[in-house]
Amino acid sequence: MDVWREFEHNEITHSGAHYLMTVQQLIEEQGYARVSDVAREMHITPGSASIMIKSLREKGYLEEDRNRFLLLSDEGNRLAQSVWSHRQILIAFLKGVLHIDAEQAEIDACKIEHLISTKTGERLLLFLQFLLSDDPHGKAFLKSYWDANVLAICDFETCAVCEEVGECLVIRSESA
Amino acid sequence: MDVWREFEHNEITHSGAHYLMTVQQLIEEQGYARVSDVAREMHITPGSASIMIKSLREKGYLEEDRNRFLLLSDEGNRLAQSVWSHRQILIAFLKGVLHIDAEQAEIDACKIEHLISTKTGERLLLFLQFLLSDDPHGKAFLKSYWDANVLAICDFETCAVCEEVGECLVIRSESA
DNA sequence: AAGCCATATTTGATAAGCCAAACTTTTTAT
DNA sequence: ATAAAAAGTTTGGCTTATCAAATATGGCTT
Repeated sequence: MDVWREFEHNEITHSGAHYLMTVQQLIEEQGYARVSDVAREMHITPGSASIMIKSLREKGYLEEDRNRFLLLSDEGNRLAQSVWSHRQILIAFLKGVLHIDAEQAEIDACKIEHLISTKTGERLLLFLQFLLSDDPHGKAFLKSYWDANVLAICDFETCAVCEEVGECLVIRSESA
Repeated sequence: MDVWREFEHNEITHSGAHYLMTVQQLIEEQGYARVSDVAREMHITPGSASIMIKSLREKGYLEEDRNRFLLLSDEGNRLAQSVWSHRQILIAFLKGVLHIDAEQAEIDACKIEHLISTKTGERLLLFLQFLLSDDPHGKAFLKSYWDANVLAICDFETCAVCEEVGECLVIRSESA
């Protein structure tokens, strides 16, 4: 009951998810992440970052080594990966199927990436994979759907969005 | 830039959206809505309801008549309608296409209904309508997609979910 | 060793949205 | 007309997440 209050029981907040993803991304890109790196990257003050990172540490999502370099715990890594994964899948669906423009697709995806359930993320991935698979029903359906609704018609051999979506899905299913 | 902070500029909060929808629903069902009716319906204290409703009034989403009965403004009605509409479309997609179970579909939909853009809502509706239209590509695609992923196969003539989704979409497009 | 600079933390403020409990106003019933 | 019940508001407290500004801490340079 009271479905509308389920949002209070989310695994992670919007803000928290972005801290974890930023730490993960910084470590990947430059090999390390400190409080101030995260603050700079996210455009928040070091004070805010310090407080939020302390709270994430207390929740077990990350640690600091003796030199104050941040490290995601297994749980932190899993969460960051899951949210990032959901974002990519959502963007692929919004852009590649619904033909939402890139900017809006990113905004919508970013708002809901941490809110959809694991099941929904999984199923959406399967759905997109099938749509772009060799099975002819997917492409036939998309073509007639776009045609019926006067959305841009994609030539699957040359369309940049389709290619991008396809690549994204390949990456996703490898790390999923 | 800073897509991750776009959530601060949402038209309405999760909480606000549910207050407006509750007022709309109460007026529809019992002809009127007072502060205490809303509180009872949403399972929050009258004090909380009083404060939130004052704030919604200050934002122009609703008014009170001389007898303290609540009335949605045009803007309030539009917003409540839009969020409700998004919820129905999302549930239809999650249940009817991805085969997410009813309970999870409602939770997911409730969390994101107020966050997706108008464009995304519109396009998702078009997508579902086409999928369930007379065009044979939609059903052929769904059938082979479900088959490929060992999801329950629907017989479109007798499947309750499909019927439910179909009915919902008819209602949606009439009031959209 | 002294001082400077980068980095990190703490403090006090704000905003949303909830609660409990106290208080006020209005309605209803005797 | 008065008392009781219902409805509504106010107050003080809590949490999350931000900010600005003040305050540590730690390392490098001269």
